[in-house]
Amino acid sequence: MLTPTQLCKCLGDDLRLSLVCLLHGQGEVCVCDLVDAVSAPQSTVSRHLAQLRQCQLVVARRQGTWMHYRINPELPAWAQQTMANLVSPACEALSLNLPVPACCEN
Amino acid sequence: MLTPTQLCKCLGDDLRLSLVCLLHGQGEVCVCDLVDAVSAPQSTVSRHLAQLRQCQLVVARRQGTWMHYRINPELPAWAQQTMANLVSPACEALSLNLPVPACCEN
DNA sequence: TTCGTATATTCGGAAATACGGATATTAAAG
DNA sequence: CTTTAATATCCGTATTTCCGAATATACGAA
Repeated sequence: MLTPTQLCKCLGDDLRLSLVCLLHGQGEVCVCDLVDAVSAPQSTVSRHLAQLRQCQLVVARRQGTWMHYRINPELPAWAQQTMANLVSPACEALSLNLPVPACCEN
Repeated sequence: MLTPTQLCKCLGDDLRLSLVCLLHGQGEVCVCDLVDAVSAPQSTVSRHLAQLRQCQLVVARRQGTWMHYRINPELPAWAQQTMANLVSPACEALSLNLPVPACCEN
């Protein structure tokens, strides 16, 4: 089960926090769009997504070769509130420009 | 200035999160009481407190040889809310028993 | 000044984490 | 079956973080 320490550890990295912000802003995003949005190597993004998934912060849905990620809607309330609190200051601090242009509209 | 990533990094450690919870529960606590409460070596506690201080999460007040720490009351709202959200699940997850018995009543 | 208490800092090593190119896997299309 | 596109995993390396004993500092008392 997710602990507060684990949540903070997950969010305590610029790239992972960026991914969470992007997913929080748009319901569901596929990996290629996330790779574009954060302009980091694909393997790096995928590795961080795996970490977020392992902590249950995000869930994935496969559609053909695409994987669509979204924030896990079944997180405990304290975790959801924590993430909601952080998103807007984080978007500013990380200078993320939402929304991400979607490559795959399926 | 404090960024969301830095805040999360600070809170993403069992010992630091414990210290923050203890300080959040009682206005002001001296180092020796914190050392007792978390039962960790003094140098370790002091090092983590220095880190929290460097991120401005806590402030210190010297009284003779004692140092009294408290949560920085001037934190941005998003940071205060984040910490407030996490305190109660963190106390449970870390099994902290508040309040801490105070050794120095000055 | 000297001593004792409370706290901070230093230091070397251990452990955890991050990185990204290369490779593997999965699935759709031909 | 082969190819291609999207994504995941592997692996060696680099960086960061953590630890606690030892040492240093700050302060009050004698």
